[in-house]
Amino acid sequence: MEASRFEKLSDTAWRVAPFGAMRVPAIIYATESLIAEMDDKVFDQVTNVAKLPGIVRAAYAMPDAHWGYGFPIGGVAAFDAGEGGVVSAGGVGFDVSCGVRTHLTHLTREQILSVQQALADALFEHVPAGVGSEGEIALDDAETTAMLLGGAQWAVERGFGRAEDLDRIEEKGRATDADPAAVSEHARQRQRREMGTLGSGNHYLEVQEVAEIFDPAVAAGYGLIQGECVVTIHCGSRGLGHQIGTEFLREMVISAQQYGIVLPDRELACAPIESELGQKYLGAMRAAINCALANREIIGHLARQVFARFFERAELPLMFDVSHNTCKTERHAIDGETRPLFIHRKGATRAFGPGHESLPEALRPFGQPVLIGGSMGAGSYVLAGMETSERQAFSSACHGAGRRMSRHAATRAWGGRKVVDDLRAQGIIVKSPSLRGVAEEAPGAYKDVRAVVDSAQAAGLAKKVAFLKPLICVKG
DNA sequence: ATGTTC
Repeated sequence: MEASRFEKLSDTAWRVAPFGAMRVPAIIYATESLIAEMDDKVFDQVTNVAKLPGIVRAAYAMPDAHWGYGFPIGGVAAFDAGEGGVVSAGGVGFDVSCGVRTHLTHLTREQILSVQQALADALFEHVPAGVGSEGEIALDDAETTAMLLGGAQWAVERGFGRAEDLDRIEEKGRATDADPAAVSEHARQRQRREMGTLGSGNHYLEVQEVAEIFDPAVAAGYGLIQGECVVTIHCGSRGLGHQIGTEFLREMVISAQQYGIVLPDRELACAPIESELGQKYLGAMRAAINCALANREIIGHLARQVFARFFERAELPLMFDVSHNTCKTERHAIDGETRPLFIHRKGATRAFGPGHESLPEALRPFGQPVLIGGSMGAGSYVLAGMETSERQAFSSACHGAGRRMSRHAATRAWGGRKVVDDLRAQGIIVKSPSLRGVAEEAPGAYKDVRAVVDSAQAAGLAKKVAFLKPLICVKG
């Protein structure tokens, strides 16, 4: 789309003044060339979000923004419950609490390369991946409830992880105020055999080399050492989160009129935070957050089991685990007054700056790790939250490279086999149950991740710490 | 994202 549709605030910040039913401005943080590459739908979606009741300050789009369901992916919006603010199922997304975690290995690139193929095969064999993938863990109804309440803490109690991991997960591995009773029987059933599975789409488990350091002090604080390798896991709440999203979206469409909400787009279905439906959704969504946190904890455990076969002394401590599809209650300053707000981040990462009280002590001086999942070929980045992000976008940053091409277009442009072969020629081993899935995820289907993170840094959302180059990718 | 079109 044309950047001229926006008022330029800086090279990486653009604004749309309220027009029509917009209650607040829309702001996009990206360079002119990234904006030029985006679909016009991003403009429509971010300005539609600005029309929702109770929205505060502005509707935001991150530099990786692209067309999503209702809200853009790469969207941030905050709502005030006391001013009729809403919660939107489409504003969280179907894959509730999809997120990324990175484990350190303190193994060198050479050590990984010495077993690269066998390690890739073993990870692929041990970590279930793909549509409908099922694991060894089967939950009965009581255990499902315990999991929905306990999140990663539940996983650790059941032996699928370590107690010291919890400090390195948002909210110490457990969302409070989850309401398992708000999760339907159908959603529970779908999750019965899906704990500890990657799923499909852009989800993956990668072994990555720390290939470049941008901020030595912060990298050292995070435990990232150039030439060593990390394990990064990207996945979410699987069938359970999807089912919750589907059911509440339907209910929110039906009830909108009753709550006096005029929807600028049916996909923006929402309910007042203070309504019965809004509270029920928040309870179910928090239960789905716990499902995703437990799921990633279990997958981390599975990765540790595989690494132990190859490297007896490898520990795989957790560096950080952060979700990028959530609605969270956080306190932020509005007009000089700190208020609790409901922050929707859809394909956007929380990015608290140095000193934030919610960060574990070991990370607090450096700011929150912001884990940016790039494509299989271009690699990923670790960023650090900056204090400036608080006033830019309620302490949020991008979450990935962002698609520049639809899945369908990608399958027309590339064959999965060729993508695997091309990556192999670059030293990257890809293992996937689906060649079509690999084609959809071809590196060329994504924006230039470097341009995205450079935009995020220039806009004051988060700063670059390290670049991670994949060596092994288990793709869902 | 998704028992990939309830």
